[in-house]
Parts: sequence; structure tokens; C-alpha cells
Amino acid sequence: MTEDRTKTGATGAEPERKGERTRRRIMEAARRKFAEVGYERATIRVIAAEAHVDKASVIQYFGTKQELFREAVSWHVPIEELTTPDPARTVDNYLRAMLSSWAADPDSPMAVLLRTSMTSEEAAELLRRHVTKETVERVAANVDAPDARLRAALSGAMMFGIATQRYLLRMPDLAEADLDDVLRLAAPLFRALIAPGSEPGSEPRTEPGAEPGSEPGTEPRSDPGTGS
Amino acid sequence: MTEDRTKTGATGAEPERKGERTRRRIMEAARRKFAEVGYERATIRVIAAEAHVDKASVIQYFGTKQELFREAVSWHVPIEELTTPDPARTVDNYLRAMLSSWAADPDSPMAVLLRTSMTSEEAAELLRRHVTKETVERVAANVDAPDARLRAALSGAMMFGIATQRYLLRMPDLAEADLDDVLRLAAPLFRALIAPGSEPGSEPRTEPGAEPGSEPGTEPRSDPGTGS
DNA sequence: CGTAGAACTAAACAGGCGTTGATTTTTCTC
DNA sequence: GAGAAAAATCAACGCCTGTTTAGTTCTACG
Repeated sequence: MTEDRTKTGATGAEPERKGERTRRRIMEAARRKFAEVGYERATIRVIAAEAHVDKASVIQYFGTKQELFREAVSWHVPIEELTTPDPARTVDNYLRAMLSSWAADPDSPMAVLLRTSMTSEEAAELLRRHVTKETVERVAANVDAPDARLRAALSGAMMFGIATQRYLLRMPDLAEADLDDVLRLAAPLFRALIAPGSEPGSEPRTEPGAEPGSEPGTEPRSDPGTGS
Repeated sequence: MTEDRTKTGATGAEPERKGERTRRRIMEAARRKFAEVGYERATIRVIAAEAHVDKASVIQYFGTKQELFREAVSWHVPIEELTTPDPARTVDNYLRAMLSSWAADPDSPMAVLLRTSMTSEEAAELLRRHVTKETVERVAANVDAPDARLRAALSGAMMFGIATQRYLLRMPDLAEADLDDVLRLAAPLFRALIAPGSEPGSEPRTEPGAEPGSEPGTEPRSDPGTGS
């Protein structure tokens, strides 16, 4: 099925049937609404209105609401450089990818997934599988400590909590804070969890790093690093 | 079991009319269902069936579904000893109250509030107010560091994440782990966040006061004026 | 042009929702 | 026992849900 039905002819290679545009518009509206009000309240009628389309079109393009939802939360991880040989760097990548990229796009599939996972068992299952495969296992593989998987899962849960309360629930003190402040306070904790040894005095049974003085979270703002 | 057929002829208070029992049964069923499937899916019919009552009775006792929900999530904090003069102890109380008491009662109003807060703006607002007043401010009052409120909010968000993923989302690695292991790994992090300066594992701190190189400029033991 | 097929839409469906008012059953007092 | 009050139920309402069907408009190419 080659679809080079170009009326323009000369340049070719620009099919983009009109339906594709509509389909994308519906998908975007769906993600927006799913992330905003959750699965149940994001009715087909509401999504259709948001996309300036008839409700029947939504069904025509996606068959059913569940399929629309499934595609709305399907998502391949954009963080290729999540894990590095150096666990300490992994922490920074992880934190920054999760917290910063989210701020840039609050209607991302990830946001949809997190919000709906609390009330939809299907979304919860997707989240479980996705997080376990894409982050827990990858992070755990680079953690040089016992309970590697638990440490990875724990760090993921903590990031989930911070991101959720900051961007979805909009808890006052957390939502109004500067992202840099949040990262400055949080990063050392995650480092202590999944890169033990690089941080002093936070892990009971670790090799003595013997670096006195610096307390996690109270260090002066070093490494601004926020590439805008 | 307790058939309490006391009829008060002369003086005295009402003896737990039969309606009270029914009302309580409805409330319990409502909490169970709200926590289990969220606000929308916990229909009045489902709640009524769970309580072995006609759907009309639910309305008769609570007037409306929103009022039923509001009462289901209303809740006064049982943790009186949350905050102590010693921040390090506060961490333990906080963690254990949030994580352990939850395991004991997954259908608590708190669980209902957390689960529904992701899809109900009303629940989200209740959660914001409640958490800010009852935990963030109380914890922050005992944090001896700059960004006290942010630190408190951050720790709350992290606990929210852990509890949610362990008990509500049931993330494999986190749900299957021993609670003691979770606490052992997590506690130092929270201690570093809201009780900076206390060294974990080295010595059971005897008295707060003489710490080398503590925060300059900030008075220790800030005013407890936010109490009551 | 004409016509085929893609894109869109209006109208209706069966079923579930929260809620209501009237009615029946239970419980208590005399 | 009779009668009143409380509690529980029945049957229905109006509305909204996801989905279907049949029909209309638009678009591309002979």
C-alpha cells in the first residue's frame, strides 16, 4: 500500500491525508483531557468538543474509548541516556528527566498515565510494567549495593511523589518552589540511595567513604546545571 | 452481635437507634469502595450493594453523593505525637505513622483522600489544605534549616510516593518488600532532609545544641508559634 | 465533467447514573 | 392489641454515557 496520492505531484512525499491531521488533533485533545480530569470525566463528547470534532469521529478513528486511552498512554521512553556507568550521573539524569521534562509538557503520556493509574486498573498495570522494565531494572543494574532493586523502586516512588504533588496535585509549598531548589534538596537524597559511597554518612552499611563535613542538602548551590 | 434493646423511658440520651448502625455500615462501605475504585466508579448503587442496603437509603442518610464523599474523607489526624522537639524523632514518628498505620488500614480516610485526589478537584483541595496544615507546617516548625517548609513538603511528597506505590498502586518491588527494609533504607534520607546535622548510625544523639559547623545565621529552635 | 471513496455528522439506541416521591415494612410507645 | 414514628424499599424521572447506523459532505482523479 503505497500512498503517494499527491495532487501536488512534483515534490511528492507529502501525503498526510486530511484524516491524519484530525486523528492527531483528537489524540492531543484526549491526552489533554485525560491528564486534566482523569479517565471517567474525560468523556468522548468532551474530547470531541476539545478537538472540534463530532463525537462519532472519535469512535470512527479509535474504535473505542479504551483503545483511545490505551494509545494515549502508550509511550516509549525518551530518556536514552538514563543510565550511565557512573551511578551518580544516573541520578542526575533520572531526576532531571522526570522532573524537568514534565514541567515542559504536563500533558505528556506520562502525566496521563500517572493521573489515571490511581483509578484505572488498566492504567495501573501499564504503569507497573513500564516503570519496572524501563526504570527500576535499568537503574538497579547500575546500583552497586544490596537491595538494588528495592533502592531503584524506592527512588522511583519518591520521584513519583514529588512530581505528582508538584505538577498534578499542585501542593502549594512544592508547586511554588523553584525547580532548582527542589533539585538541590532532593538530588543528594537520591544519590545516597542509588549511588551509595559517593555521599558520606547516609548509608549504614557502606564502605567508609570517610568524607566528613558536607551534609546532604545543605551544601551551597553548586552545579547549577539547569540547561534551560 | 450486640443486641442493645435499651428503651429509655424517662431521662437520658438516645440509645443508638437502629439507623445509626445502618449509617455506619454505609459509611464503611463507601470508604472501602472510594478507596478501591475512586470517586466515579464507586457508584451509589455499588456502595449500597456493598452495605446490603437499598440505593435510596444511601441518599436518605447522606443527602447526596458529594456529601457522602466529603464525610468519607473528613478526618482528624490521629498522630498527636507527630512532632517532637527532636527532629530526628519526628522523622521516625512521621514515617512510621504514615507507612505503618496505612498498612494496617488501607481503607482509611487518608487512603480514600489520596486515591481520589488525583481525579477530584474537591479531594485535591482537601488534601492540599489538610497536608499543609497538619503536616507541612507542623514538621517545618521543627526543622532547623533554611527552606524549612520546602523540606517538609518534599518529605511529605516522598512519603506520599512511597505509600501510594506500595499500598495503592502495588508496584511489585515495593509492595513485596518488607516494611522494615523500606524503613531502613528510607529513614536516613528523611533524616538528612528534615533533621540535617544529625549523624545516622554513628551515635545516638544525646542533646541537640553543640554541633560543629551548623547553620550560620539561623536561630536554632525557631518559634513554635504555629501551634494550636 | 462524474463518480468513487474518504471524511464527517445528525439522530438515535440501550444502559447506567444520581436523585426523588410515594409506599411499605419495621420499631417503639401507649 | 392500636397508632405513631422511624427505617427501608419500590418504581420511576431526567440526564448523560459509549456506541451504532444511516446519511451527507468533501476530495481526488478518470
